[in-house]
Amino acid sequence: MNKEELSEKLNDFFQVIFEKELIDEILEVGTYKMVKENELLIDIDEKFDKIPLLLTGAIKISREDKNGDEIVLYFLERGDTCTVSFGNGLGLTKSKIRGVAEKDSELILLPISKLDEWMVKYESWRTFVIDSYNIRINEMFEAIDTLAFMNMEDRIFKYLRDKVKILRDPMLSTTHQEIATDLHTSRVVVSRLLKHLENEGKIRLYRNRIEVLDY
DNA sequence: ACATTAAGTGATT
DNA sequence: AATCACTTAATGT
Repeated sequence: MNKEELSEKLNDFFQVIFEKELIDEILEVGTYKMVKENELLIDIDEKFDKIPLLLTGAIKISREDKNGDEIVLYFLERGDTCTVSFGNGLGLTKSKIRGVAEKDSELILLPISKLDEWMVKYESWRTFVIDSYNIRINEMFEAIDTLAFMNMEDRIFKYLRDKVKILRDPMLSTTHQEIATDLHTSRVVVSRLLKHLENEGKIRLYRNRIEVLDY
């Protein structure tokens, strides 16, 4: 991808936020990266010394315990960044989350050293970082609430609606098993509750596909 | 036609 | 809500 295309993409999603000088700097020091659906971007305990800016696509963020049991926390969308990677000035601590591309995605990787530099230099960058933190922490609260207070059927339905919103398509390509893994439950439970949601007219079930009608 | 994988279901805890 | 045990349906070779 050449500079012009990259510049165009950056402007598409960050123009309103970043001033021209900052965009120029991003173009200068950033590297473009394309990831395919289901590609692992960052795994738990890996070091990530770059700041990712998501241009297009979506990234699924999950946690895992020592037994390998996994649970999805939230999704990153275009224009988002991973605030977890801001955590430490030098990017030396290990990642506590896993990021997998939910669909083909494009991102720009920035050297973490620029974080401090731009914080003093650009008002828009400061705002962007603080906003990102806010958005992320609110997503986290939402994830906690969902886990703590919602029953499995509501969690499944919320999960489906979130996916529709993020992928911008009410026809989801997924299996009951994948949902079970993401929500950390069993496939049998997912199948039952999905059937119930279908009977309520909220979704329609097919093999390897789920159509969300009420979103 | 057969094997494999996804999905549906009753019964039990 | 989880698990078992089994059935049925769809898809690949």
